[in-house]
Amino acid sequence: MPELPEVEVVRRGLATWVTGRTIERASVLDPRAVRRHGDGPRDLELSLAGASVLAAVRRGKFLWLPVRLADEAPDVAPSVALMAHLGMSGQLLVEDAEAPVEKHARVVLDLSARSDAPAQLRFVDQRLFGGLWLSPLQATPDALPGGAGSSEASIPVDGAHVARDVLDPAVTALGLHAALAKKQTAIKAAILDQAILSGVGNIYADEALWRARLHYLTPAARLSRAKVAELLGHLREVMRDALAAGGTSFDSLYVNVNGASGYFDRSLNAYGREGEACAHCAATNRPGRILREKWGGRSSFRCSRCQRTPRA
DNA sequence: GGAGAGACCTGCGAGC
DNA sequence: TGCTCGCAGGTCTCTC
Repeated sequence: MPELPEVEVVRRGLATWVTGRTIERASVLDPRAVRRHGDGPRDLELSLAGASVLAAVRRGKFLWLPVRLADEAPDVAPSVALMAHLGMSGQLLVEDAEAPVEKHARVVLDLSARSDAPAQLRFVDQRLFGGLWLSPLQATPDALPGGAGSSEASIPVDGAHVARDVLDPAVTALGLHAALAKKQTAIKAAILDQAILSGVGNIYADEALWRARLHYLTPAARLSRAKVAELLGHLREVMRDALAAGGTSFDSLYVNVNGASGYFDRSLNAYGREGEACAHCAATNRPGRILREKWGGRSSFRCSRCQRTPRA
């Protein structure tokens, strides 16, 4: 499932293979994949025809390509971005036009010719939780740092609600502690809230909480500043480890733009390890086991011993 | 306004 | 063999 590391891997692929090219034709194969584009699939196709891709930008799990539309002058700032969210099963694949079209291909963009690069960008999404749409760009003082993929001084309207992501150096333990102190909710719900901290999904939330030895139901507001700093450190650590491994893949649903899977799932200590001995306390006299519990409509994995249920 | 629940969506595996 | 049901989970919408 694409979380921050997986989306960043895709962004890097798009920066390499798509930035600087022109979208010669856009074909929406399934209107449900562009339902967030308020003016409909035909408008999206017409708008993208002749547009030039200027960059590939990411914030949290949101990805966007600032584009210069065909009728915009080359010396003015672009007015819109092509937004992309991979949802649970979305893929952005750069492929040859002759390659067989995937069963779940939803949108196909024909790109201007480049001798060293395939001719199409395809949005493939089995479960249709993701999508593509156009969103106006707006100038913002909250500009993205270079590490997030761009030094753009503007972000799309539809990306404005997304908080800075875990790897953004502007996110501090002090600021996160202040934000969590206002929340009357469990720590896992808080770190999954993209308006507080973006990029964290179910898998990496469980991993970071396991590393921090925190139960997912621990009240967010109860954490000390030091514990928040420790948790933030673990979140960043697990994200960077996953990024170095090319992301996490449990099946074929997550691949990079070239169709290759990551292999960080082999390094997970909590998520998907139900019944296994906890790596933290395996060497002790009373080793804990990884439990799987339903919470908030999701599966949560924790150690029975070092992630004890918080006192009421 | 904040928090939680439910809907959306499809492929797969388990159970009958 | 074929059918039904539950599960996976990010985001949005609705309700309390």
